[in-house]
Amino acid sequence: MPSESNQRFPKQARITHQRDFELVFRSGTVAADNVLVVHAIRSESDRCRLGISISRRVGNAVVRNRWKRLIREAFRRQQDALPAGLDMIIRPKRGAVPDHDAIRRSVVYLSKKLDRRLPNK
RNA sequence: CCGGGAGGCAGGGCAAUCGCCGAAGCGGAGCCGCGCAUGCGGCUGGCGUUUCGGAGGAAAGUCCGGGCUCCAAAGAGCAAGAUGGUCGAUAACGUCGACCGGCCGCAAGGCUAGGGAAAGUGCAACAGAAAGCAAACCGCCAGCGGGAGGAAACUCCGCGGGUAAGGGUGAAACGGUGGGGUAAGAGCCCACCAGGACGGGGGGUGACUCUCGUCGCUUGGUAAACCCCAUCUGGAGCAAGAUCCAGCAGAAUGAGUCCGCUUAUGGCGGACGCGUCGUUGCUCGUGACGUCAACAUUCGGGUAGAUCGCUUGAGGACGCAAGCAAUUGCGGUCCCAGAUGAAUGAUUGCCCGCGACGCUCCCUUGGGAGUUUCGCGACAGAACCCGGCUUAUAUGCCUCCCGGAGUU
RNA sequence: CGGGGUGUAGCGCAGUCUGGCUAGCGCAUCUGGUUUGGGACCAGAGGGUCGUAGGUUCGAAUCCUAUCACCCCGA
Repeated sequence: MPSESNQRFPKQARITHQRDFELVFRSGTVAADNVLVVHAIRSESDRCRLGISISRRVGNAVVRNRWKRLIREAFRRQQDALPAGLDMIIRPKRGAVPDHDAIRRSVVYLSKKLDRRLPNK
């Protein structure tokens, strides 16, 4: 099992501080399709980090939890397919419905698009 | 069988793969301490692995009540607010239980902020004569004037009176019916009925209720209008609060005046003045702290962050006992989420429940049984913890009761 | 966690404190007039479960209770 892909999601892979969120929102690049909106900057390490931001307008707590879990799963299961070294904040597009397959496709597509746009270190 | 009423329970299941949070264990890694050393002990937002646990009946709304923590103190008064039949339950409540009164319903049952209006103040549009020290618009009544008409009876007009029985208005008009009485009338008097006050007796812990007597006493509504009465409430909240503290900025002390003591360019104490702070509506009482700056000396406070608070509790299920019940007592037994950009999940398959179209079989209309496919499976996510209340909720199930129809 | 506010015609608001007079005002809509036509202007009309449900009262947009939705603050 040396080549088994990494699907774990420890705390290092998350954005956990208010100031990091502010940094990404203020100085990050944005990409969006009709499902998700992604803000991103170059990370300080090679590891990708994920933050999820869901407004109260999206729905009640159950709906918001559903969004969070689907986005997290999409990130976790496809970590190796994503470009390295991005700090991303993902939030749902206004009016979108939470759909598993659509979110999976959207995460990969938008992160690659941002990787091309952001300058290399 | 039909219709209705009351209450309760459940809130999809299993498996596979990949994950998340917590606890405990093991392995290895790093660091620290001891030791000459093999090694031993301790620590860690770290790595791997194993086991165990991981959302709700409402976790929701945040409408009440507590625990807990802090506010120098929670002292007094005022203000403000809340509650409002009685008795009980409880840590407490605006909650719950039982009962009383009122209203609704054929009934089972349901609803009920339900203290005080003969303490005071206020309010009642329109209509109506009049809307609360009662009052005379029409009507009714006798009297006076003799003004008008008439043969007269009498009628009309005027005057000051009597009258709440009749009229119409209104949500509401100062008890109801009958009789007597009277000029006409009126609880003015009488009988019965309704209510009230007072007194006595029976029942009940009590709200209240039953009953007897006396008084003709009949005094309207509104307090979810002000108000009065009784009871209750200090405030803020786990982002409370405690501990360790980067950075940055800074703070404290020495030194207001007077007096006293003294180990004497200093130190200590007291008084006065001034200023600041403080219980979070106001006042009072009782307090705490400081005494310009420059300069010197010394360091505290505490932000980011981290840790604790943080889950064993008015706890759960069970049994026995007390009580109509809410609930309580005793016994052994169980440990059952603790996250913090925030875990408790994602995907797939099978099963389960419900619905629809179709097919097959049974059969008297109509239903029942089986089955393929498709669709649906609610409301909703712990954030310090409890007790309630309220609201949302697919579907399924259970118990008791009432009315009607029917069978034996 | 705590505090505050709003809900009335298609839109924006008043009326709520102190219950009754007609639920009013502006814009918009419709009809008519004016104009060659349009705009503007003039005249008139329609349009309201006063967020919802109970209650108090003779009577409720207004008072009380509960509830729903939305918005804004503070720590």
